[in-house]
Amino acid sequence: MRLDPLGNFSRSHRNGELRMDHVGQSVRLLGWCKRSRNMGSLVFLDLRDRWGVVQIKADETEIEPELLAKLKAVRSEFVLGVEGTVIERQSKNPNLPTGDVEVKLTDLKIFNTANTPPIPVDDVVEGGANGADAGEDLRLKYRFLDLRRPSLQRSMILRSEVSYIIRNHFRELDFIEFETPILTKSTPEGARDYLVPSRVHPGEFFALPQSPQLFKQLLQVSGFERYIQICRCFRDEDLRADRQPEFTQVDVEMSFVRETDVQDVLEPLMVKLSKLVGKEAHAPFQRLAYADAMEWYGSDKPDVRCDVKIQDVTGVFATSDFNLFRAAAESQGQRRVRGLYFAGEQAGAMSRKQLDELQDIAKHLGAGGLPYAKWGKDGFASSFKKFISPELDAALKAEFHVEGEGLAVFAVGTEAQTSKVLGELRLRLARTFGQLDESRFAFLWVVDFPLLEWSEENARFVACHHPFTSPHPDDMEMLESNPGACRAVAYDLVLNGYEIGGGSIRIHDAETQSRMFRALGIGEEEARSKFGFLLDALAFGAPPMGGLALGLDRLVMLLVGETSIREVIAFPKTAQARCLMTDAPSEVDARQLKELHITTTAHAAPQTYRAGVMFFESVPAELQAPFHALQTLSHSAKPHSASTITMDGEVVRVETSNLGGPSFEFE
RNA sequence: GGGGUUGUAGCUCAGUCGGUUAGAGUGCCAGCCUGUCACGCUGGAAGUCGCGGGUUCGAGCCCCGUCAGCCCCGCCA
Repeated sequence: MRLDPLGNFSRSHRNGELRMDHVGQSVRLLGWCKRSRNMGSLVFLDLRDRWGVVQIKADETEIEPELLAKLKAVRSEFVLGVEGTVIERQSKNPNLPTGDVEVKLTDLKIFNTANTPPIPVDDVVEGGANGADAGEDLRLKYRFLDLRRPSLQRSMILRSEVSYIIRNHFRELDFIEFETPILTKSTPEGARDYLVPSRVHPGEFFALPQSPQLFKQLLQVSGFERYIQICRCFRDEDLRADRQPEFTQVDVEMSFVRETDVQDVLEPLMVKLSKLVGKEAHAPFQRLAYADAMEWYGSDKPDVRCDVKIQDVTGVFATSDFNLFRAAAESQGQRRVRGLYFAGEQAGAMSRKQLDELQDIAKHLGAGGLPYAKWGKDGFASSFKKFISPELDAALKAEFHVEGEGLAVFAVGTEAQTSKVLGELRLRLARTFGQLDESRFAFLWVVDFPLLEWSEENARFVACHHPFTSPHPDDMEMLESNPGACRAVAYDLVLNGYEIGGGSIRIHDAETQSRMFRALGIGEEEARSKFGFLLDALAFGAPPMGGLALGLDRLVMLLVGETSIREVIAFPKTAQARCLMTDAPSEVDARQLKELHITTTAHAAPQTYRAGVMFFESVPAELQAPFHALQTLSHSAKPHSASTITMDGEVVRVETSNLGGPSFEFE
């Protein structure tokens, strides 16, 4: 098809803004053909741009045949320039903002054609094609088309608006916007880094920032006092619906502040952003200690739109015949029995099947089963009914304030185990029973996080927040004596069960920072090489400081009412951290690798190691995987020797001298 | 790293107990149609049943493997 050049064609109006006021005006419009309806000698075409849709009309009695033919040749998603006159419609469409008018075509430019879209470019109402229902892999592959859909356009525009509001908010409060490095230094704590090899420094790597944490602190040392950055952060960890390998953080840092000073700056911002989407939020936000959050909600990011709390009922079973629960009562606090009680007919009417499904979920979360007690229309039912004496029944009713119908579910185990199970079930049941007010925005601060937690994997304490978080002033002594019990001046901002931000007051003196590194098992030397610049900075007059980082993607996701941050990121990656549109990551030329002094083992054939010598009859316990043993041994093997090894239950003789023994393939 | 789930026409899906030529809606193409707006009517084209192997007289369906999307656990200072 012959395309028209853009020439000096320009729009006089946006499609979505045409109203009765415009009737009689001659207009020039731009956009894409959303759909056309051809009635033979009468043709309608919906023209879409960023601002809306307007109907174009051509009538054979009013138009030259060539122009009508040209219009009839237009297909979906063709790019058009339309010249015409705004007229009042004969039959109006109340579903369309521009539905009272239409544009009588006087000239048409076809700037470009379009293939039939592989996914619907519409989010249509009832029944019709709906781009949002297309497979997400296709939506991501053709993201440029997906983004043409009005709903995604709205989300992207709202995201932009949120960014403006954030920048204005902080600017009004005298914050200064910075850009910190993207190519920076790998840090030992925290998530896995994305690495960037250095061409000019063979064998050395930059890391992409997991957050600009240290830079924003250093800018406080420089005396800027109020820092803001909307910055990209990178973490090479496995993904979730609310986690992407690169995400955007609203990064804030302030000097001479206490925890509440930071929170006071954020709360009005949250109120403004809520208002943007028609939600009401009221500052100051609720504050909840971490310990209470775990105790009542089983989560450090509780959704407080539901009032139901987890209750400890260990004591109730202290004298019962139900061994599982009584044993917990006798465990001196090691194990506990905790429960959730939901009142209402719906709760009392949970079927056996529904409870079984719930049990599966509980098991998936590490529970042995799901003991329950149900007060329903048909009377009392329980998975441990035979152990429930009239006294126990009364005690349970008193504990849960049972009046009428309701359902109690229980978990037994350690605090962490029961929190996990009941925390999740609380949300599911609240949703099932309609006891979670989805229309609300419930902000809260979770405060007094622990400073450190024991890591089994590393056999040492690791920072709950990060290693620069100030210990709670009241707990400072415990840093050495009882690190696990030491609280931090760290706080999370939670909205509807999502952690949308987190921050802390920082350590601002070198001595405390050194104590913190010691508590983390980071030696003097390592601290020097990894964080020397920070320790230097702290020694040159660092002010007391603190801040916070907001997860912008999650925040926008909640503002637009989505459940995946991919819906508010223009070009997101899949759960496997791949971009289906560009097909990144991908292999690179050998030449590029060579220049970077990199070799990859990814596609190397499995190497065959000939392990010659066995010093012993059996493999030591720590080397039980044979290839580990062989790998180790092959390094220290004598040139000529032989021994036997048990492999898959078979005793094999292995000789180095002739390499006649079996060989093992491992990568 | 582990668990779950999905993969059939461009798209969304159905496909019975393993049995003849794999269907529907929508989209697409063609024709007709002067008030449509999810236009309507008529007709048509359209399939590597994700990929590879196996069982079977016979596989979209059963088995093994593998790839990809999604969800979750671990992980994410």
